[in-house]
Amino acid sequence: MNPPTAAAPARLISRARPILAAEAESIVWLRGLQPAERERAIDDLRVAQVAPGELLCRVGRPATYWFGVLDGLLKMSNDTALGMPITFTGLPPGGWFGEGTVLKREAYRYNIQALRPSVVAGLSMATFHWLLDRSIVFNRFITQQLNERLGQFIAAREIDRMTDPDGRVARGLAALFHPVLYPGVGGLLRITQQELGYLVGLSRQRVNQALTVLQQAGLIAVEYGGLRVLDLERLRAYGR
DNA sequence: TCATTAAATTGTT
DNA sequence: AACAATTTAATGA
Repeated sequence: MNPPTAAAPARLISRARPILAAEAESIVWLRGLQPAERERAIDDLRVAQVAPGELLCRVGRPATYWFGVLDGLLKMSNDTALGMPITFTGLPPGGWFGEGTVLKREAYRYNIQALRPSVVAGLSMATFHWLLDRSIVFNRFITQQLNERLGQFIAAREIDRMTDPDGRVARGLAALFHPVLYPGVGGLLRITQQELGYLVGLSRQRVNQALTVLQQAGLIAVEYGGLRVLDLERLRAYGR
């Protein structure tokens, strides 16, 4: 339906608008900042709507923004023309990414594209570094972010090695429900079985089958257009 | 608010 | 890949 192959060039800046107060409330790292810092950050944040299949970051492009998902679902992958395409992770609401690249003022090392209509916020590199230079709270957040993501990537390697489709779905889901990296998800993750298939690299049918198994095991509850996790610990350890 | 219709998503083969 | 069944979203009375 929205094959992640079709991609138009992203023009985030031109379509971007200021952030709404209600949207800013949902951003966790804004909460700990000093009033002056928060004001500057909110003033700097740009928000844009992203269409399915649209590329937000391209491998090799110079980093300009630190991005966060306000709503929708993005995919972080490494599908260059050469080499095998690898999906690193999905990015549900509450997820922020690109800090590594912005930190080092480098080019993006992966593609970010929308799996469905999404709302994305961007903080300019200048303001990112400004916060980094003066806010300890912000530094703590970034450190934790980097640390948790490192753990995710290590887990992702295991998932890629795993042959059991049920296990791949289970672990992939557990990653999306990461409470620190994706606080916006909460109890219910809005994701279709088709989208989940794109993320874990399985057909929709097989995903459906796996979800049924996981539901019968009491690990998740499948709903129309999404699902909730009942036992994150067992989901994370599935197939071990 | 309710009924109708279209679109999206799911369950199954 | 295709199909039927189900759920949601949109529309207008």
